[in-house]
Amino acid sequence: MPLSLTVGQLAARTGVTVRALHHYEAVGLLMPERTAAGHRRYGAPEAERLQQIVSLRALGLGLDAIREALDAPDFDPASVVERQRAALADETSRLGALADRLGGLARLLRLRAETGTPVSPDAFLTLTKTMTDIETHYTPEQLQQLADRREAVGEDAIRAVEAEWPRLFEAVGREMDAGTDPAAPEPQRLVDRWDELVTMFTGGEAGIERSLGDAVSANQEGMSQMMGLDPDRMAALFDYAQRVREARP
Amino acid sequence: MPLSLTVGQLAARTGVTVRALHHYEAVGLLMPERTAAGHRRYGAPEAERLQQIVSLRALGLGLDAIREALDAPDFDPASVVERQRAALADETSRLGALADRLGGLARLLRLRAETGTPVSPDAFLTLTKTMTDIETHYTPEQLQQLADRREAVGEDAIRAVEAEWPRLFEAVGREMDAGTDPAAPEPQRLVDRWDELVTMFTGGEAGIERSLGDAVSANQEGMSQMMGLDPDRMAALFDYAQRVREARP
DNA sequence: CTTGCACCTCCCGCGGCGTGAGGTCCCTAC
DNA sequence: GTAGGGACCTCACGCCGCGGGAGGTGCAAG
Repeated sequence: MPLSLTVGQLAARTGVTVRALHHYEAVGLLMPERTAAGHRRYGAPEAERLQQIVSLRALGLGLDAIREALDAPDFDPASVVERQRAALADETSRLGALADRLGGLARLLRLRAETGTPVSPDAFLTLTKTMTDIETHYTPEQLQQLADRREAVGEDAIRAVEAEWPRLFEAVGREMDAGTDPAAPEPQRLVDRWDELVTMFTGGEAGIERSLGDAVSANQEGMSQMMGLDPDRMAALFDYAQRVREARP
Repeated sequence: MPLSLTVGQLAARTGVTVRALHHYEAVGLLMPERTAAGHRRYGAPEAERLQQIVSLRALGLGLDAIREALDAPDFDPASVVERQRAALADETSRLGALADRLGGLARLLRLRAETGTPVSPDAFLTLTKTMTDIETHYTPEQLQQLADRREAVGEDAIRAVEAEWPRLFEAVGREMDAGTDPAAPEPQRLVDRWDELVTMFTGGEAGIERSLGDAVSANQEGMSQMMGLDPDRMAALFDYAQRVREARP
């Protein structure tokens, strides 16, 4: 007697659920025989076809694509694999963008928690909005450049720079509060460093630097949240820094 | 008059579709006012809430999670971000496994195409089945070790080894056909190299080597497909190689 | 005859909308 | 006043791959 399995037996043997076998039949992918009482019977050809279905599913193919492949005995394996790879690449880049956003946020949150100015839920919402705004302010090419840049300078350098920002703002703030002449050496040194950090981040691209400026001015509240400062305070700092730049020798 | 927008206006302003706004209302996420005629009216608070929704969606949160976050003004940003990162990590590893499978297949297909023995659709199905079989033959730890191993030896080395296999089989086949004594120097040299390549692949792990052996014997047809050989021919080759090993000094 | 398990056929649910179908409202132009 | 057209409205199905449950039948053993 040739191989003849019930749904349950085939399911147990292949690790596929009974429900999935029902579904494969419903979509015309794997059609068993039927007993007089209407019970499904899977013979050897069906069992083999199921193996192939499972294998192709493991490559991420949809049921439609699988049916097309199995029913067209002259399909091209290479093109099937390449299509899947292309689709996978898309997915991967989507997830990559998501990972970038989440990673950046997580870093920022940790930093703010460590420096004792944790981000409130409200501030968090402002902040995420600013992040998406920044993304829309940049062109895709610019975003790619920034990603490359971050890769180039490395994780440790980024952390170091991010840790330096608050200290730098504080130092500039002290000079501002003390009413130090913008042309004096200390403000000059601090703002030089400020611009250096910005350049380090932007890679010195003028277009990117301009977009950043746009985003900052269009979104002062979120930006100040990012930096852990009061918006007014931040505006004043930026003002003072600008005067320092104008007083450059 | 305070800000009051129709669906279409809000949609145009935020890039969200009208349908999505309908949906957000249907799931209770963003509830506009209504005019006497039943038309939706979005005020400033709704517009802001939409911004937040969009931002959180960009982090990959589901609509339920967004509602919970926005309706609980004391949620913890860090834990939200970390949950998303964890979910993302799962997704990423799933895609990574898929990428490994597809990448391996693509390499194999290219190699076989280059060496003039392209893979037929039928052989491709046998082959993918063998690939999944191999995965189930190994334990997850072993698979991880193999992945690490591949990373360690590098892409170029893998290509070189894969290109060497067919030549090696051919050389061993010639000795076998010529009826060379298994103890003779040339067969010894060739089979030593054979075992060297296997060891290079497995990293010298006995457990992994055994699992590979199991997979090969349980799946001769697919394996021979992978190597571009007739199954009988492959069996004969393995037999001869075994005799060579037993004739080692 | 009953117990009990495996099987059967619907059919809803998920997530986040897209895409109609068929009808209503509002504003402008004549 | 009215005709036109665009924006709006409410269902309601479709997608993708099943999971899960309800309510009923088939079959072999005790």
